[in-house]
Amino acid sequence: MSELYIRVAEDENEEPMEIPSEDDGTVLLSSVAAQFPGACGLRYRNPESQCMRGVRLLEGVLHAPENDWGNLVYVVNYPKDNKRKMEEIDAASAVKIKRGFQKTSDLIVLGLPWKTTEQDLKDYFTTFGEVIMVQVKRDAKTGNSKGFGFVRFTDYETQTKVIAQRHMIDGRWCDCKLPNSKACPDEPMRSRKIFVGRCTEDMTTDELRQYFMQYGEVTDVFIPKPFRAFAFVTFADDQVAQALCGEDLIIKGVSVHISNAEPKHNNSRQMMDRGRFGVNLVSIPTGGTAYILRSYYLKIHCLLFC
DNA sequence: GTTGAGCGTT
Repeated sequence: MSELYIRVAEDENEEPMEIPSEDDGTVLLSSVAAQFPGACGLRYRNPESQCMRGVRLLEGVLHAPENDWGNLVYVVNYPKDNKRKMEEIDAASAVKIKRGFQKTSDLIVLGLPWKTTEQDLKDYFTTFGEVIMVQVKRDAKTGNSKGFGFVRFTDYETQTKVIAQRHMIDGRWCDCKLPNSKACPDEPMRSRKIFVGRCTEDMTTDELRQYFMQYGEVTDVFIPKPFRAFAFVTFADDQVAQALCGEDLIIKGVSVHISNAEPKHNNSRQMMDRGRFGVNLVSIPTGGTAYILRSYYLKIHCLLFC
């Protein structure tokens, strides 16, 4: 195998993009998906029959037809008829790519007055830049504010500016910091499975699969029943899983936190801790509802439902 | 109905 790159396009008569092949001459689906988010395979026009042919895909690895990619232009396959949806995903991944250089994360807002609402927070922080979401953490029973919340900005510069100063919100000085949960150092786990924390009950396995597909081939989605506010997503490629660790992703308007999935054993104490939350999770009232900018929400909504 | 450093139902 001498090819270093193969030519891939979204359509036969569109300008192709060069995608790198591996040392053994195969091409990773994740390499294709990196340029064409949501891609699930490749096809090409067989010069002899003039018919479209599929490229063999095994475990996320694309194999050259007859061991030679040749000089053909390969066309991206998308799941079902999701092309429209992929355009939306493109918009979403553009956000991610942008964040790739200087990624923003949720900031914890400490010292909020009890009376401060999510609308108040949004109004205040919008004066610094575009706000993706705000939350005020409340007691589940009483609905009282716990005096802290979270905010997420579109631009990293905004985040930097907000962290750098104190904030007078509704008559109290508040601080914005990177939350402790951000700590996700280089673990030697190399797991293909990620832990998705802070899930809401309305997230289905299909929706999670749809969402995470944009990052790479998803091999499994597991949501514990009864509802426990987290899920596991397994990728074909451990690099995809590892790359997502530490991220805060917004799914259906909710900020979920991605971390390494811990091995099944060794968590009996965690199970005990969780026990008290086992029931009464059926209805989550207004507390914890994220306020989402309309435009952003529509994009995400469309991404998941259209 | 109270409170004032913290960390988001692993």
